[in-house]
Amino acid sequence: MDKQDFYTQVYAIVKEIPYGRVTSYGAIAKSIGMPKSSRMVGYAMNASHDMPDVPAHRVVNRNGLLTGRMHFATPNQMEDLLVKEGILVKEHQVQNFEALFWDPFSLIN
DNA sequence: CCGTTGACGCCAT
DNA sequence: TATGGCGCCAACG
Repeated sequence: MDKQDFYTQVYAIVKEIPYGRVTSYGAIAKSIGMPKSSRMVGYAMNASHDMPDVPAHRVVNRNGLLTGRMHFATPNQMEDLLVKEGILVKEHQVQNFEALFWDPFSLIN
């Protein structure tokens, strides 16, 4: 797999995350077939700021923690966007994470 | 060319 | 249960 494809596929999956749902960096990496490259998913998100149709705020870490919040325009932007979608966020962490979690694998099935 | 740096996650303790 | 260590690997200086 080309590293260019990696970015492309990451964006393709993130675009499919349903409104009001979230997923994790690791889940995305795994669905692409590179389970060890979760860090690269985060890197891809950092480079997706000028891509309006890529909802990077719906990607959190495997514990539902908003680890990427510092990279948005303001530290509260990520949290605000999630709350706006009806997701309850407390202490920078998505509440009811298990129920809101969207598995990218469901895209394949 | 090479050491450092992370929007991460698994594993050992 | 909670930390800490470490593998991961593309950017960056």
